[in-house]
Amino acid sequence: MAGKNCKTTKSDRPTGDPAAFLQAAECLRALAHPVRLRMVQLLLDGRFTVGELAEDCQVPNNVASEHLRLMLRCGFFYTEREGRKVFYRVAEPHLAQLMACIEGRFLKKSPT
Amino acid sequence: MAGKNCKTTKSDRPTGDPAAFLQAAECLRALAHPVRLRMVQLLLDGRFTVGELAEDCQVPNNVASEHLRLMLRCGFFYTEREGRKVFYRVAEPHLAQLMACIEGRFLKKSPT
DNA sequence: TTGACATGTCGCGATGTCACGATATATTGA
DNA sequence: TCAATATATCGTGACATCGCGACATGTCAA
Repeated sequence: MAGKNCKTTKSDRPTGDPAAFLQAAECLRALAHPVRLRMVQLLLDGRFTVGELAEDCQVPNNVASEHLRLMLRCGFFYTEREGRKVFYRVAEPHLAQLMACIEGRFLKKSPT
Repeated sequence: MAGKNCKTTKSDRPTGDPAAFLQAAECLRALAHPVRLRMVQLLLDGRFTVGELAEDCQVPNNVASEHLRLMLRCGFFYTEREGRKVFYRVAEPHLAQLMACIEGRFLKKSPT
């Protein structure tokens, strides 16, 4: 009804575009899985095939393929076919920075 | 170029502690929701009550409370009760850096 | 062509997430 | 005490995710 007595004018708050938050949340969901995090970490270091990633993550090949497909659709990676093999590579440049944040918080290297 | 045997010692690859990846994935899942992302963004800017956050995010109070509880359990926030109200505040210092990464990629501010 | 290999896709069942309404708890003031 | 406010929790149903086996597609070599 009458004027809202909001203590804060809302314009001093940070950005609030709902669509952008939705998109950001979708990409975070694509990252929010231990196998997918590991795949991102590996791929930031080079290129790997489905089979190599599957072996490192200790999951069947089709499971690895499904995880990779999910991230492909978010634009994280692109693929290069070479013969029977398909190499995955990082396409989203911001992935490195984001992964660095995550590694800094959770995956600190042990100083042997 | 070669030098890349598929059966390398694996020690040249990045860190690979499975438990750490699991924990990181759990925290990312806690972030991977548009309402929760918005709440984090607001709380990085100050302290807010459940009702204030619920109004800004346009969700019922109990829904807001459930989202906050989820993030509380990840250690993202702590609470301060003042009378009937409960203020939420950021407890995890790495949240700011992580949110900055996400904002840099998805929530670019429009130039004023 | 056939067969082996690498990857991709489908359907299913188990589990998890989500928002909602109803209800419970906690605090303040009359 | 009772009522109002602010927050928290519970039960439920709709929907998504996950891992799996089975199968399909694509590639190469004999």
